[in-house]
Amino acid sequence: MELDERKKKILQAVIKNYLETGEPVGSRTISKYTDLNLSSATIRNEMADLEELGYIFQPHTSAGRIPTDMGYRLYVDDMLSTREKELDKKDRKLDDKEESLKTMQEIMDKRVDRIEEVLKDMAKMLANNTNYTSLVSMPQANKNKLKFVQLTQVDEGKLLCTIVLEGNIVKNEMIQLDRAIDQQTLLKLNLLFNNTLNGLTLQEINFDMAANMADQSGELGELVSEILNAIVAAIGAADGIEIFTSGATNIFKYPELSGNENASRLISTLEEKEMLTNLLTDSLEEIGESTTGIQIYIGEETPVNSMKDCSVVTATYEFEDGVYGKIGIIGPKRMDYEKVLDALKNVTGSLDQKFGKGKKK
Amino acid sequence: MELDERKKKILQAVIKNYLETGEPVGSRTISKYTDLNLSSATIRNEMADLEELGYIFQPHTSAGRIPTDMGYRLYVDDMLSTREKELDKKDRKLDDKEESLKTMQEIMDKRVDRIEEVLKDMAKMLANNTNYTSLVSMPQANKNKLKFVQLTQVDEGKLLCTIVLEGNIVKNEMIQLDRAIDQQTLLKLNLLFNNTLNGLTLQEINFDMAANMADQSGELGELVSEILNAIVAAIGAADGIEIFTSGATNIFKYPELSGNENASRLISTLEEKEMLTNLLTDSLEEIGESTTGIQIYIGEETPVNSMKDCSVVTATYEFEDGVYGKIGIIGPKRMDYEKVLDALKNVTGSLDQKFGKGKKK
DNA sequence: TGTTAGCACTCTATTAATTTGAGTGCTAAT
DNA sequence: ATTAGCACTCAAATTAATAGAGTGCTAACA
Repeated sequence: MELDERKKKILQAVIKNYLETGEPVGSRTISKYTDLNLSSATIRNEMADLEELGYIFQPHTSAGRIPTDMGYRLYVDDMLSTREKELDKKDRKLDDKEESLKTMQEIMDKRVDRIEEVLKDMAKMLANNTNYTSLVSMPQANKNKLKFVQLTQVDEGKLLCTIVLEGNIVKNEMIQLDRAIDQQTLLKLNLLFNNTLNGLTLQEINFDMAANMADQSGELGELVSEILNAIVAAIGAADGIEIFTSGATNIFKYPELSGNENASRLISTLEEKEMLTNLLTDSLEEIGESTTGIQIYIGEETPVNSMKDCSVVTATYEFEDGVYGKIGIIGPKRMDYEKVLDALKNVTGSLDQKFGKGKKK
Repeated sequence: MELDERKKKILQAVIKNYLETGEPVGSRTISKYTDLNLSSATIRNEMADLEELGYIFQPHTSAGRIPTDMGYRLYVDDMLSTREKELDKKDRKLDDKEESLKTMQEIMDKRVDRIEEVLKDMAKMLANNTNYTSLVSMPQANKNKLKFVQLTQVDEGKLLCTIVLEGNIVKNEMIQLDRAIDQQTLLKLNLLFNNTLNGLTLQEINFDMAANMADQSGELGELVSEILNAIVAAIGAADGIEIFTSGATNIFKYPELSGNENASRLISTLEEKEMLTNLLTDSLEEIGESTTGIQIYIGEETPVNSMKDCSVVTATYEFEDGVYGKIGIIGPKRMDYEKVLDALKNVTGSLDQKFGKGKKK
C-alpha cells in the first residue's frame, strides 16, 4: 500500500492538529477541519490504514491518533523540501523575522568582544522566543591556526602562557616550573615558539615536532617540551567543547515531557553537558552535504538517551572564516518545527553576518 | 512559658525523626524512640505546648508534627554550639572525613592551575556526596591587586589586553581601536600602565587617575583612557560573580520540593544564576563576626524567593591570601545539617590548605 | 466500488462514596 | 504530674458509578 494524496493530506492534518493541541486527534476533528469533505467514517478507514503503515498510532483503543516518529519524519521532510522551494519568495513571515533580528542585533552590539557572553545571551533569547530549550557551542578552535604565543613570567618559576588563535580566540595557561627563568631566556623562548608554531593547527603540532624543537634548543630542551605540552593542553580537546544551555525548565511546559521522571534525567543531561557534545559534534562533518547545515533528530533518532521523547534541531553557524559552532533547540516531538527552523536561521544568519564572511549565498 | 529540658528533648526528637523520615511524627513514635520513658499522652501534652510556642505544627489536625522554621533554627543553633565545643576532640567522624578528603585531593591534584575546573569538580563532588544541590563562586577579584598588564597587537587596530591579578587570576579583553599602533607606542603604553597600575585594586583605579594618566600621555590621551576602560571592564564587577552549580536535579529526590511547580522555579533560578549572587555576597562582610564563615538560611530566612521551602548553608573559603570565594549547599529544610556542615568544612579546609595560607588555626 | 450512517463496544477520566488508620484532644483515674 | 482510654477528625487509599470520546464494523447507498 502506498501513500496516495488523500492519505497524505489526512496525515498532515492529524499531525498539524496534534502539534497544536497535544491531544490525540480523532476522525471527527479531521472531518470537520479539512477541506476534504469526507465523513468521519471514511477518515476512520484511512486512519486505520495510516496506522497499519506506521505513521500514526493510538495510545489506547478508543482514543484518537498520535503521530509516530516515522510520521513526524515524513512531515518534517516534506516541510523542508517545500521550504527550499519557497526560499526564493523572500517574503516569508517578514514581520516575525524583522522583530527577532532586531533583538539579535541588540545582543550583538552589546559587547562584540565577549563571544561567550554573546552566545549565552543568544541561547537565552532563543529559549525565550521558542519556549523550548536551547544550546549553543563555542566555536571549535581545534582546526584553527595559531596566531601567536606569549610567555610571561608571573612569579618565580611561574609562567603565564597566552595563546591567540585565528579568529581571536584567547586561551591562558599557567605553567609551573621548578626554576626561575631570566629575561633573556624568556625572550628566546618567545621567539622560538612564535617562529615554529605560527600558523599551525593543533593537529599539526605533533610529537615529531616536539622532539625536534626540544633537540634544537639544547639545554633548554626539557623546558621547551614542558611548555609545548602546556600549549597543547590549553588549546586542546582536553577541555572539550564548551556548551551553553538555556531554558531547561521550559520542558515543564510540555506535559508529555515533564510528567515522568525523564524530565529530571533530561535536565541532568543539560546540566552535565558532556552528553550534549554528541548532539553537536556528530553532524559537523556533514556540513558539505546538507545545504543548510541543519540537522533534525526526531525521538529515537537522537544520539542522546534522555532525549528519546524529544526532538532536537541543530544548525551550524560560521563564527569567523573556517571556525564553526553549533546551535540547537530541544523540545517535545510535537514542537513547532517551522518556528524553530526560522528562529535558528535568523540567529545563524545574524551570526554569519556579524562575525563571519557571510559566504552562504 | 519557657522551654524546659524535657520539652527541648522532645523537640529535638521530633526534628531528628522528621529529618530522617520526612513524615510528620506523632506522639507514639516519640514515646517509643526516646529514653524519656513517657507515655504518648504525656508527649501529646508537651507537643501541644511546643506547637503553641511555635516550634512545631501539624499540617492538618490528626497528623503528626513537623518543625517550623523557628524549630529548625533552634535545633541548628543548638547543634552549632555543641559542635563548637566538640571541636577540640578532633576525632569526630574521622573515617568519613578521611574518605572525602581523599577524593578532594584527587580533584585538586588534577590541574591546579585551572581554578574554574577545580571548582566545578568540587561542586559536582559536593552535590554527589550530599545529594543536595551545590554552588560555588569564583574567588572575587574585585579587591585584589593588579599584578601586571600586557598589551599585544593582534590585528590591525586590535589589541589584546592580558591582565594578571594577585592570586594569578588571568583576564583577557580585546580592544578594538580605530587605528593601528606601532611597536614603539605599544612598548610605551605597556610601560605606562604597568608603572601606574601595579599593585592597585579595582577600586583604586578611579576617575581622577584616569584623567591624570590621560593628561600625562599627551597625544595618546584618548587611547590611554580607552584602554583603561577596557581594563576596568575586564576585571570589573561588570561581569558579576561567576557561579557554578551542580546537582540541581537532586531536588527531585525530595517530594516536598519536587511536588509543586516551585521545583521548576528553583531550577530556573539555578540556571539563571543571577539571583544566586544574593546568597553568596550578602554575608561576605560578616566574615569577621562569625568564627567559621558559615551561614545558614532556613526557609523564609533565605534572600532568594524560589528557595523559601529550602535551607541554604554557605561557607567561605580562602583561595589565596585575601581572595575569598563562597560555597554553598541548597536542600530541603529537613536536610542533614551535620553532614552538610562536615562536607563544607572538609572542602573549604582542603581549599584553604591547598591554595590559601591556612590562616585559620 | 467508494462512501456513509448507525450502532455496539472499549477504554479513560472524573466524580462520588466508602473504608482505613494514624493521630489528636480531652477526661477521668492513678 | 502522669497515664489509660475513648471519641473524634481528617487524609489517603479503595471501590463504584458515570460520562464521553472515539473506534471498528456492518449494512445501506450512490
